[in-house]
This record gives sequence, structure tokens and C-alpha cells, in this order.
Amino acid sequence: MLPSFFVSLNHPMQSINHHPFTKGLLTWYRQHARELPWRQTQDPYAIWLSEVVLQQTRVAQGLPYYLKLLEVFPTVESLAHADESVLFRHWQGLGYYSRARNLHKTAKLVVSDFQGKFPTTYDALIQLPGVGPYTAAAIASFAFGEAKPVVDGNVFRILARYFGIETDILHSSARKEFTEVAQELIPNDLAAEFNQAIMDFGSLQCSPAPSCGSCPLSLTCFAFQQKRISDFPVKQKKAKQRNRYFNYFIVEQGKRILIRERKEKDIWSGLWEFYLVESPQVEELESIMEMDENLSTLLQGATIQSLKSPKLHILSHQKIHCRAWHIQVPDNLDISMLDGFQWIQPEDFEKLGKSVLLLNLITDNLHLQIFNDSMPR
DNA sequence: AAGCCGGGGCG
DNA sequence: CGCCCAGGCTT
Repeated sequence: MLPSFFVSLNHPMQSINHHPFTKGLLTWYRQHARELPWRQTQDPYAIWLSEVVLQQTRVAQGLPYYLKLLEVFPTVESLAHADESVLFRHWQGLGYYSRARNLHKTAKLVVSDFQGKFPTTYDALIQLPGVGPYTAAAIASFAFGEAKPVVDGNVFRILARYFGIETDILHSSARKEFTEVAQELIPNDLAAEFNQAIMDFGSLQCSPAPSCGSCPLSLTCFAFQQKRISDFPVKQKKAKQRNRYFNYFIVEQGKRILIRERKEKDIWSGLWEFYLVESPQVEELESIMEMDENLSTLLQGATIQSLKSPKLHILSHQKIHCRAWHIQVPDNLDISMLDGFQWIQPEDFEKLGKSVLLLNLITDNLHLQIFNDSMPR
């Protein structure tokens, strides 16, 4: 849904789109258009080739590959009849190699099922292997003038800023919403130009670090007017789930246990925990001891037994793989206080804040003498 | 809905 | 050097 100042078109066949965004964009493009080789042709084969090469690929990186591929495979027939290994040889270094496989598939398909002529509509193009919503819209508009808007990262960014669209662009519903907005903006008689324009505008003017000072659309741009340029597009921080391996040691001497407060800039800061050794992966006890000098010292003359523990603790952005051991240090062993650690009576430890992982660990091991009657269930 | 595929550019 | 890129396919 466009903001209210958008004058909605009454019928879809209207030929001129008067929206200030569209007018400004096209005016800008006529002064700033990049000269790119695939813009000199109407050949759907060359356009398709360029679009596949440019998927997830910067123009500067894809350009030499496009030129070479078009030279080696000037027609869809030549590509269809080529040995796939030859195609891969020329794709080498470009990445995303399934693109090459699908390119060959589609070339053979176009030759065998379509007499070497590419389908001429968005709906037919999107059926081809390696042709998704973006590429189908690009070919349909550039080669056949169909008024389908391309919606890529540039378009998400530009429309989010200009209209102040708060939708998370990583959300599954975002493509539909942004496509609907773009569909209302694209002029039926200038679809190809509009699509080329919005790509160049995203690359040259409304880039991730935009040049608003020289932008002809800034006067009507929501993000610029609100001084909220950095707020758009809204994009959920991808909280990559990191695997971490926590090895907890319940170190006991007499009736007391060794604990510390988490103070670093990390999860559970301000909460309390047992002696922890974090390892880069699952490790044998011997390896963990080697990693930690203090632990080696503590273990001299101590009895040790492995504990039941929650195997996996899932946080929004981390997976904690947990193992635990119980260490009983002889009363007569003198342990100089470890830096940052302190001894505590279990009943006092009960009063301190702990992570759910640690609470689960305790609950799983209430049979330990040290926890009897001192910890809540 | 989430994971995977690859390079290069950027701060 | 970690982060980003935002297209299409697979699971």
C-alpha cells in the first residue's frame, strides 16, 4: 500500500505514471544511465545470459564473464550443444556454479521445447531452470516490454527509504509487498527503462551509503525528510547461531563450591556460574585440562566424575553444547584463590542469579551431596 | 521458513 | 578481517 500522497491509477492500462518517484527516477536516469553491453540488445538470449551472470554478482565482476560467454556461445543453440565442461571452464571463478548448470539446462530446454525461441512472458519465463522472480521480470521487461518490476536488493532499499516502508526485507512477506509497490510505480509503456533506471539509481545514487545531497528525489523521500536514512531498509540482524562448547566443573572442597560472576560482554553477564572452560569443539576431559592451567592444578589429588547435563541449550543466536563434571578437592589441599573466583556455601549460591542452563544442570544433579536440601527444585 | 551455494568489495 | 551482498534452488 502506497502512502496517501500517491495518486492511485484508476485503471491498469494507463500509459503514463505520474508518481513523483517515477518521474524523478526517469529524469535522473536520462542523465546518469550506465552504458552496459546488455542494454544494447533486445535479444532475449543475451539478456537472459547477462541476468544469470549478474545474479548475486556485481557488474564489474560479471562483465568480463558475460562478454566472454557471449563470444564463445553467441546463440542459445551454441550453448545448448556445448559440452557442459566447456561452459564450466568459462564460468570458473564466478561462483554459484549451479547457475551454470541451470544455464545449460535452460539452453537445451529452449532449443528442444521452444524451437530456440525464449518464452515471451513473465509467467512462462519463470518456469525455466535458474529463472526466478527477479530474472523473469528482467527478461520480460527488457526483451519484451512486459510491465513487471524487478525486485532485488536495490529495489528493497530504494522503496523502503523513499516510502518509509518498515517491513523487514528478510521477512518472507517482504517480496510480495515491495513487488506490489513497484508494480504501481512502473509505467506500462516504459517498463524496461524504469527497471534499468531503478537498478542504476540503486547502484549510483541510492546505494547502501547514499548520496542524498545530490539526489533529485530527496525532497519527497521519506527517509531523507525524516532524517532517518539509516533506519531503512529495515533488516533483521541475521543472528547466526553460533555453536559454543561449555565445559562446567562443579569444584567442591568441604561444604563449599567454586563460583564466579560473569562480567564480560557476553551472554549471561551479571549471572553466576561454576568453573567454566569453553572449548572450540567437543573435547575429551584430558584436552580440556590441557587448555586450562588452573583446572589442572585443581584436579591434583581430586576425585572427578562426569555429570548428567543438558546436552544442548538453544539461545536465539547461539547453541550451547554443554558437558559437566563434579570435582572433589581434598580438604587438606591448599588452593590459592583463583582470580575472579570465590568459594561459596551452596545455600548462598542458591540466592544468586543463574542462567537457565545452569539451573537445569543443577536440577539434573540434585543427587549430589552438595546440593541436598540447599537448592530449589 | 531456513539452509546452501562463491566470489569480491568494503569499512 | 569480519561483514555484506539479497537470486534461486533445495530440504
